[in-house]
Amino acid sequence: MTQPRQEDVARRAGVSRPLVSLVLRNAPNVSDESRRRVLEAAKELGYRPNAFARRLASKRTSTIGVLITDMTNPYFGAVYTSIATAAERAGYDLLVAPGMRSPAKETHLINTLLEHRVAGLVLTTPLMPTGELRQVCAGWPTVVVGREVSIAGIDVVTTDEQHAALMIISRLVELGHRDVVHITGGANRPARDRATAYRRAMAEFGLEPREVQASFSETGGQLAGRRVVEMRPLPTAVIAANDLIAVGAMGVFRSAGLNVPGDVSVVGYDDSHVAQLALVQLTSVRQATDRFGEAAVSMLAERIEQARAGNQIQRLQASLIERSTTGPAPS
Amino acid sequence: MTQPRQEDVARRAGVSRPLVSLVLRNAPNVSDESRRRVLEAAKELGYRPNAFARRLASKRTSTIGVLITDMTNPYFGAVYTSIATAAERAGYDLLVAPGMRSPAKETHLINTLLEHRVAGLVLTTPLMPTGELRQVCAGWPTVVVGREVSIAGIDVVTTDEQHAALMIISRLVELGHRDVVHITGGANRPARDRATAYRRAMAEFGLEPREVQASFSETGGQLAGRRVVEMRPLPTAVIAANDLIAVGAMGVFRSAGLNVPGDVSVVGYDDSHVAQLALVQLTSVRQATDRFGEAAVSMLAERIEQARAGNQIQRLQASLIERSTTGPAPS
DNA sequence: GTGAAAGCGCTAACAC
DNA sequence: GTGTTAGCGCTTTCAC
Repeated sequence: MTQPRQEDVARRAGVSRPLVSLVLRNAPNVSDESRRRVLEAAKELGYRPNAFARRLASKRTSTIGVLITDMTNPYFGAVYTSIATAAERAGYDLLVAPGMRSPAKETHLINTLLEHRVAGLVLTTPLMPTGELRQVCAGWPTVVVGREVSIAGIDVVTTDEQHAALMIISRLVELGHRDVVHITGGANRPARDRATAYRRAMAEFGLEPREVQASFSETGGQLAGRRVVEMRPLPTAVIAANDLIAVGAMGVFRSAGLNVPGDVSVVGYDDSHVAQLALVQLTSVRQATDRFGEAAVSMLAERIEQARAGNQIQRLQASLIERSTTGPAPS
Repeated sequence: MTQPRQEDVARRAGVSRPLVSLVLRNAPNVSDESRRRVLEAAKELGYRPNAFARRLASKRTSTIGVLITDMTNPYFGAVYTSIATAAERAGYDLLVAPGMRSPAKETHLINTLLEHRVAGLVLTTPLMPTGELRQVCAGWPTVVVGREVSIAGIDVVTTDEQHAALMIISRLVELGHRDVVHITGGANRPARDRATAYRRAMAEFGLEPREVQASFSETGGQLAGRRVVEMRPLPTAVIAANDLIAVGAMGVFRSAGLNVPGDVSVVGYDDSHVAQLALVQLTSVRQATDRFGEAAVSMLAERIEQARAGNQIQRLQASLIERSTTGPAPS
């Protein structure tokens, strides 16, 4: 099937080719009669503009390239939705490259976005090494979401982990807790940032930090939970690096005869679907994902439209959603 | 920042413009010396081909447009991953349009894909009306995933709901159940198909169907669960239209003093993350999402490359993942 | 093996 | 208001 072109529309409407272009772009100086005839002809022929020809001819590009690491993960889905909303409001189109949990392919995906001459990049790429990131985006307006990086020319929007840790711990202290253990999420950057924030916040309150390692999964949480159960003294509260870990640990606590939150309070992170289950009712940290997009797009727009240099970092405050896994410390 | 063009590369390498094109596309008849110099020059300049110019000039298009209704939903994430894998293996590029839970925008997204002159479409669009679907895809190779439609020129790959229902019910019958209630997922097409399949399968076993309506959410499951608890006689097994509904209903059963699976068995649908939680351990139906992509891409390729007409429908068999919410019927 | 010439379908100055 | 004239950056014959 071969698509009709502007020329075909022009012939059918009995006008010149560029006039068709004008009408289709809603240009001001066209007679109503011509406009009507062109639109009618276009409709009859099922004309659809060729996006490539259009982009090639009009040098202007108002498209932002977005890389989402793992669309299977609802957290990234939420981040994407936020970006898409903000971009639309700001008048940008989106070209989306969905990663497939494969960091190796992300460099290739970014290159593909760049070959499509996007005006700038918004990247969620928690795992890509900093050096590679710097290299592949060099010279292009770029915003990284959900990860701390300090690269000249790259902006960041992420969660204020320090604020989040202080928020959690001050609330736990308010509830009488003083022995709060952190189950970490391993060696990746976001997990390490959360652990650091935890340590600082504990110090702020004059409390002694204790950590247990886990991987970002329910099984990881179970393994870590067993280690926590064996700790002496038993902590009165546990902060997990994400909800899945929290759920895994909670299961172990309960089978060990511990009551949540009676004997031990549990705080998750992400406020995921799982946390919200009636069965789970997990107190959890909700990142301001719904504001990530706006922050990212506005910073990117500054770079694109005003050629701002340097690098900014916006740390957005998360909130604590209290459900039924946190309560007063046992006396 | 203005990107270097082939002409710049040619000048730097001391060759003609088209030669650069040949080298960059790995054409056979180029001397090693020229090739080396071109590649070197391209690298030094940081040359990146212009995807639009390339697509415009080479009429060939090996790009498939994919519409994913809701990337926030892990089910669609899995379907997407499957499509992406199959497309790569078949040598197709992907252009992805991520819907935002807004059926209204999907028509626009499909048009955008078509404006990019994709060779064909793979659509996951459970909610778009059939008439609109027919109209917007008219004349283009199209495969719809996860939904039964019968439109000339549109292929379908979906789950064999009849087989799934028979599989569940025969297993329940084997466990001694005869009174099996279905909690439906409302009026959308996939939910209705599941309900129909349930009714037929019950009839096949000479059993009396009973249905309760719910929406696709945990709350919906809770509401429906309350209705089930009031049923007399109390059913011994419940099949939910998805996992969330199942979890919601189960919570209600337990607070009503019913034991799962002692008093009532529960079967979910989707084998989602929630079903797999140690806390939940829900018996659930797993659709063959990992094979959806291959089926879709190969049917699409037949249409694109061999201009096959008519419309095929592939119904893939799901499997039953038995966990701890199903057991023998109470005696 | 390499270069010259034409054109993909559209937009954008400019003249009419 | 409308048509004319040039490209956008690349691929693709076809001679050399």
